[in-house]
Amino acid sequence: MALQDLSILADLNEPQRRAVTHRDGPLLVLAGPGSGKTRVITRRAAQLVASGVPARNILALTFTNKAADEMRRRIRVLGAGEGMWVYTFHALGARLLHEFGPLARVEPSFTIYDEADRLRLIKTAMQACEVGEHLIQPQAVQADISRAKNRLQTPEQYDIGSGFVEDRTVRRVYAAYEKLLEKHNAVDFDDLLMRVAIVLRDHPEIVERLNIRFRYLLIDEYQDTNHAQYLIADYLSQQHENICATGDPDQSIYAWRGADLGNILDFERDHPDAVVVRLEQNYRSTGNILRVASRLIAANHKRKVKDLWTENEPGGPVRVWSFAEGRDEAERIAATIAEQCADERAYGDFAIVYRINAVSRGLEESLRSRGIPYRIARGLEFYNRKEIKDVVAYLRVLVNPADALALLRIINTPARGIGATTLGRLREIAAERGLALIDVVARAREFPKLKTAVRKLAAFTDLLERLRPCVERRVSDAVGDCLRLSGLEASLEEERESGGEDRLANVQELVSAAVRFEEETVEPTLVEFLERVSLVSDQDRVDETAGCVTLMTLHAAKGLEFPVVFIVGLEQGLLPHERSLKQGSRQDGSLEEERRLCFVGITRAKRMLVLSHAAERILRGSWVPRCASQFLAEIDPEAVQCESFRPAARRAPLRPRAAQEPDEDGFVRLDDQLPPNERPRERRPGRPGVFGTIESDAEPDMIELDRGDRDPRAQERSRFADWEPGMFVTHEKYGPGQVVWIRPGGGETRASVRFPTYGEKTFILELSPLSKLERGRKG
DNA sequence: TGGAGCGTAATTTTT
DNA sequence: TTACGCTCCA
Repeated sequence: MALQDLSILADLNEPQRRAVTHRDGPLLVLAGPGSGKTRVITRRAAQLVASGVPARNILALTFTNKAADEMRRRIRVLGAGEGMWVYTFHALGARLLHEFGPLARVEPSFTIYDEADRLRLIKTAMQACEVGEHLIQPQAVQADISRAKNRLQTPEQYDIGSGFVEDRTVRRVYAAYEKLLEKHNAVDFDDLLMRVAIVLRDHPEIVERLNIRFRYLLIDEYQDTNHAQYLIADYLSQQHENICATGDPDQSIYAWRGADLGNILDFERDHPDAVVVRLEQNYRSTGNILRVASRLIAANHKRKVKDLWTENEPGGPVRVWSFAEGRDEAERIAATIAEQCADERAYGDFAIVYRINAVSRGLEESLRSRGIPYRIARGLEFYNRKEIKDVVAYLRVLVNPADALALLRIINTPARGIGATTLGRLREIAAERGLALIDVVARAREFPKLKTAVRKLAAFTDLLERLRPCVERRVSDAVGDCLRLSGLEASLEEERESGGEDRLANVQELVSAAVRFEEETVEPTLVEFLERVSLVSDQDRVDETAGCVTLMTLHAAKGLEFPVVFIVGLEQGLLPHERSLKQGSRQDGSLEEERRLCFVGITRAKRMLVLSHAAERILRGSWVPRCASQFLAEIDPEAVQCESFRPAARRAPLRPRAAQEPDEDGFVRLDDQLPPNERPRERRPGRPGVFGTIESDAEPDMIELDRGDRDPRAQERSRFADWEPGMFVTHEKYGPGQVVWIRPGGGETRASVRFPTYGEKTFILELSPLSKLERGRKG
């Protein structure tokens, strides 16, 4: 025991040790980025076991399967994993729903509908309610319903007294949607939480039982919990209050999905005798990176202040790169990666992150043209592929014949000549007679209305009958049978042979997944396999060890770290995203969330961080003038080095920089190497206002300064001698902004400055309350 | 029934 | 730019 104790407490700093050894009562661990949070949770779990708590009395909750797997693995290494409950919130929900059964109004064979299923069902519900999609978008209804479920509101309780006409409509659709779910014996992701929370709310005896079973509760990423999750955690710790919440309010980036930052901010109010531990020492990043991050996030109000510090070396300054246009940015980054990989670094050391996926294209092109291997951690997942969903739908129908969504998916896949007309009639009959869709199909002969389709439907029913025994067979066999007997395999084969995509390979990967599932699971059942499939996401498949540059959104980057990180498109309207800048929307405080997003991105970097932006980029197909993100003006100027890169064609002829001569940072100025025909052309500025808030009354261009019509000596005498386009300045009235052009002459210096919210303004510097915000580029 | 052609809209997406 | 959803036609 003593030995184990030692290893559990080894290499912990003081606050970490306090968190690990805390025994009973509520504990809040506020963990800054890179502060060893996962280590604390796993050690704490191991420590509880070492001090005599049976592992099966501990429940650890995470948000992703990946986090759950990782935690399980690390606890096992510490010799304490056996019997501990380590689940995602949703997996726990699914498991408890199976236990609760009728109390939660579900049959044990229930299907879990994913987002796509849910949306389709909402559309069906809207049709049933005669609510046109032009009236209200299905996605909006979906979001509203999701919000309602987070608050445990049933349709009857939905937004009573809100007064919005729209809400009545949503309420009707919500009710119809719930009926459909029930009919299909299905639940959506939110139900996995909502129904559990409701059962707990209404059944104290169950709460009591679960409190005995789970004596210690550990929750990771507590800042991302929504209200339903909050309630579940609260019920599960009601009697013993042994709740340990870990997280970081500054890394809450899912408020738009219902995460309630208040849960973590108010933890101490909810638990007045809570012990609070702050993990403020950062082991990941250099001092400068951490400084930049800290200063930025300090601008937020909704937070718990932490003083992040590190013993790591300060490292080089954080780079702020300014480009004339988005293509330069991509090229420059690709060149830098290629250069650094030529000597000390590997491709896997680099990550390029952005706010929206649309930005990735240009980056991909640049990387590809240099033969740099990359991968994109994108939302298009394995289990979302059509062919995979098709196979899974067969399994779903076998397990849960009431699952009409799955039935509709497979009834004509592969094509069996059962088209929209027939489906319409099937639905009509089902509605008229109050039958399940599958029963109408099975009894097709009884309905003359179906005419010629009867024979096809009978053949389909036959197929299902032949597949039925699958349910009892091994999961991998069931998958194989469905593939073969349904004709899916043949049709995919055909597609491959005629030169199409090899989607068969994907399907075969599903068979492998089934085999793996059988090996890992004690009593593998088809129901469980389907549950697993429904609850995995692609996030779980991001492999950090691959020897590739990683491209991803800021959201996808959370929880990861890389030696070198580029955050691109730091522009007003992109990061912060334009939607967060619109005032008066229901998304209050979303600017703070954007800032947190930026904070998350910055703190992914271990050694080197580059923040870049461009003055113009192609967005939605047209050139749009951009201005630098306000976040660039909010970071610590002392830890930053700004560099602007402009095409040679636009640069001052007075002092042309020698092409290919590395500057003091070891970078080659890429722009000078472009052959003339590849240099950016003069362009009219794109339509203003689409992105960002630029009044482009002035030419939003950087040519002015660099034309060379200034007198270098005059400039030297001026106190604005070192002012340059691209640098950040601040104005007493307008706040931080960025210099667009600057022109000295006749004792006064004129300059134009672009401000995030006020647009571009021209000043006589000698007369204006403008001051430098950061030191400019050297050289 | 399925494909071509057109119009429209456009974050992020742990489960 | 592009992706998707809808309509219309063979």
